[in-house]
Amino acid sequence: MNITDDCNADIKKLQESVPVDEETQDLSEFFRVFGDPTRLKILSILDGKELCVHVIADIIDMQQTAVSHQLKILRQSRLVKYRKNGKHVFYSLNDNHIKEILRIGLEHIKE
Amino acid sequence: MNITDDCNADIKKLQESVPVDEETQDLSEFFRVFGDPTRLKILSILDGKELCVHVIADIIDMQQTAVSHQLKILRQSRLVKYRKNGKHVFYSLNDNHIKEILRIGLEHIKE
DNA sequence: GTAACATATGAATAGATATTCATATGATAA
DNA sequence: TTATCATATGAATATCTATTCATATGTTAC
Repeated sequence: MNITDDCNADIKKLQESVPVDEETQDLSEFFRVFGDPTRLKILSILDGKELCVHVIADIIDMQQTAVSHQLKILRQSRLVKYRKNGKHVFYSLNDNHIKEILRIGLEHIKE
Repeated sequence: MNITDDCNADIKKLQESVPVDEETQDLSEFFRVFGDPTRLKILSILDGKELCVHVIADIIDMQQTAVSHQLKILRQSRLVKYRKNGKHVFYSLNDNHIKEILRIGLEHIKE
């Protein structure tokens, strides 16, 4: 830890370590996906399972359209994948990091 | 992976594995803090350093009030801590998980 | 004391977002 | 073909949020 106790910081030099806008933009969009209770529920129940839309809606007790909208966001951020079979569309997790991220988040809020 | 290819799921049983509202609410609030580019920049430059407010504002080129508002949110979610010294308030990271969370996020978006 | 500096905060505002409603698309069954 | 089921999507709306402006609080220097 760099304790200076003054404010004579070398601004120019420190600015070099600021991530570029594109990176913070992309990263914030990624975390925002986890920033909604409905999406967290969907991700949570898809853990180790493949479920179709109306079942997901029934489980978390939400309207089908609301779930579809959220699944679209989860698809676009590549957190879930889907497979069509007849009338049904089966969704499942598409990212190995999901469980780890949720675990770390839970650790923090339980501290 | 539980591939059923039908939708005859036991809704009642699956509902038991849905996290309670309080948990998804708290967890989503936690992740939402990471869902803003300005806060990500602040967390990023505080890595290994202790900086006062106006220096943070200079580094990321934002107004002091905007930074103060965001620091308040970071404080409330216990991601940063602060230490007052005279006129200055020095902020630093307060959570060991922060770097890990940012790293996982970056891994995902770079894939 | 007063001026200058550092930080915090309330109100206002513009932009983002989650849900609902209505409806479209696509598949199966009759 | 027609009805029904499963899913997706656009528009509308209510809520939330990030920034700015104005200003308050608190500290140091003079």
